[in-house]
Amino acid sequence: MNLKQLSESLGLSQTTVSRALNGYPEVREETRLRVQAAAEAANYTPNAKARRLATGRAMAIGHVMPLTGKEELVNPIFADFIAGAGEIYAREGYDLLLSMVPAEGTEAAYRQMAANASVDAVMVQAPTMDDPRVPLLQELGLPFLVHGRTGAPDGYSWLDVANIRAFRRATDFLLDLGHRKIALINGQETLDFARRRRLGFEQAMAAREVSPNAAWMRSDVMTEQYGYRAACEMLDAGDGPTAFLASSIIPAIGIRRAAGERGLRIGRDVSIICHDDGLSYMGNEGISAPDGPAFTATRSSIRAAGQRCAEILLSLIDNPNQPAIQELWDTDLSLGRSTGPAPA
Amino acid sequence: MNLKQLSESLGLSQTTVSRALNGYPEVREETRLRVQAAAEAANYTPNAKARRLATGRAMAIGHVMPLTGKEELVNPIFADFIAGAGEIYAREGYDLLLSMVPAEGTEAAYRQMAANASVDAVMVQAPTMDDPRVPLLQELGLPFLVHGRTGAPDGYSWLDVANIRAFRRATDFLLDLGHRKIALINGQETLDFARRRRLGFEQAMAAREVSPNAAWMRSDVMTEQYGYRAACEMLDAGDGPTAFLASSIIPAIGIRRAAGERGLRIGRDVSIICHDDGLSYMGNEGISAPDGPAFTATRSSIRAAGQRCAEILLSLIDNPNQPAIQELWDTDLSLGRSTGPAPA
DNA sequence: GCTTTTCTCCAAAGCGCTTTGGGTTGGCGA
DNA sequence: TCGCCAACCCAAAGCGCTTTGGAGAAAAGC
Repeated sequence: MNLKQLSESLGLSQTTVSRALNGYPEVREETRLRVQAAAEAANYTPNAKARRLATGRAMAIGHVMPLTGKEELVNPIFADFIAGAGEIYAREGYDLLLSMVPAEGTEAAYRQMAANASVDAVMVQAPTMDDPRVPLLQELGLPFLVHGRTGAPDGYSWLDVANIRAFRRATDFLLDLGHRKIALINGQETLDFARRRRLGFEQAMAAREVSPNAAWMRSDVMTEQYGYRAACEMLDAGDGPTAFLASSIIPAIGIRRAAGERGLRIGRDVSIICHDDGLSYMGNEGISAPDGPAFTATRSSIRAAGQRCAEILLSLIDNPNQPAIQELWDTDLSLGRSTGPAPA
Repeated sequence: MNLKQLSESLGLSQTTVSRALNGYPEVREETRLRVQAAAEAANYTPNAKARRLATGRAMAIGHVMPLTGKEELVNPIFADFIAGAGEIYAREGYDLLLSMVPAEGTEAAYRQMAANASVDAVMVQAPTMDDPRVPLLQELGLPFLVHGRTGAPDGYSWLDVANIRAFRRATDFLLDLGHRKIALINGQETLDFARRRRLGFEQAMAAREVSPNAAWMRSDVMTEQYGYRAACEMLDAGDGPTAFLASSIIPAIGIRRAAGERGLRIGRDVSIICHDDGLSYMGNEGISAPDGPAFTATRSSIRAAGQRCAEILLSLIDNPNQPAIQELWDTDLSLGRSTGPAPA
């Protein structure tokens, strides 16, 4: 059933039927109801392809996921974020177009999207300090929202968590517990959030006049093995750290493994605190855990961020000239069983 | 730049230019080269929206991800699978359309996709024993591929790992090590793969005339907390299992946590073996780990499965009447440090 | 030499929708 | 009575591509 058939069956023009269904005012209410009823009865849905061509709108949002060639790493964060965003898109009638491209092909991918307007906007994830995607998208005139920030966070819209504050607070928490030998197991510091977290860590340490041990500050892709190896090396070197601050629950699990193998008790011999993106399957949530969360953590749901980012991005489409929207989310510091006073 | 402009600039008709670019034989080779050169120079790409309308092909593959309302759980497996599939789609010029819908809305989502042909095919993940999606998609005439199988795995195309065999082998491995008190921490047994794994476990046990303890066979959504709690309960009940067989690395991590908290050494006091989907960030791979994989595991890369599934699915589109393609992948049993002889 | 075929190319008709630019009609004020 | 303005509705022109059904010229066949 297409519009033509429907309109013929109603004895109306395509114009009128189209307008009736799309809520334009030039059609009598009585007619509108009649049209809607007929459409429903005939199980009619406008052909999306035709509509896209006619309107020029893609009714789709692009997420470009760069596949870092060597590591072949899929960021587990993406999944939860996309799930959150996808929910909103679906609700608003937008499609989510996921594009996996090798890292060096991202620019071309965006240009392609802009050139034939196959998406109405794009979501930018995991920005680096000096991310080339921001100026590129500005040049292309494609609405976009950055989840996170770049080093120069002005003139575009973003949503980010207060990383400096979060890690300052987490560090303070460890310092208050008497820890002085604290290791930072950070993400790749080319990524802006990782740099900010390091800053937060350093600020807190400096404020107490504790100088961090350079050998205990690592920066890498946040895998379980990375956390494991880093912790192994530090713990085996003698006089190791008494506390670890990790950028994600994934390396934190590796740290726990390393400690466990050495017979160290978490929260007693060694403390671990991490940032928790609220990954559901990791279940580090207090509510659903009568035994309490495993890890003490700065928490901010990546899923919720995805939802909010989607909302903002869609609003950007309808209103492209509004001033940049910038939202900074605070994290919760949630107590778990992985931290305790520094051993004497 | 659109086709009309390009053809005018060349002094040719749109027909000829279109055919030249799409490799039809009715155009002289010399002309074709001229057209291609001009297209390249003008940075012309055909408008995807117009092409879709004209051809009726969507050049897109649908992945429908049901959001289980209560749990709000995002399956971490999906991410790696999609990454693999997306790679292939991109290479073949297909878009990946990701649709997040509440579980009860999946049927409507598929019907919608079929009704206006917004995708050329769909990928079905995590099938249940008696999955309604299979008959639905058959009715809709939408090409599809199932990753996994249903209880009646005939008449449609699928790719699956040999779950029974894998878990029989894993169980045998534990039995060979002298374990008799073995717990099965399975996924939800409404899912077909979980049922098969249980079967494999039971078969191996029966073959050695070891009767499994019903209290040690669990089935649930595979979170870390699930593994943790199950292990806690079993270990605290006195005379607990000496070995755990887990359906995924995620609950296995929870089991390890439970054991660790109780001062039990993994691979000595308690053995753990799990199925490993090769999630990159979990890094349970031997190659990249000089210290060896943490977990002994039956391994099969979910990413590679995604790639292969995509290839098969695309071939199904071009050739819809071919007999069903069914591929069964064997798993590797890779030795890690989480297993050892049963304690005396 | 004349008809057929083959090779190239083209005009125009879709694909199914939205949207522009009017047309009718009826009611109301002057 | 006439003119004007809403209120409704419509025909037709796109959107940018593919594809059908030729047409013209050159090559081939008899």
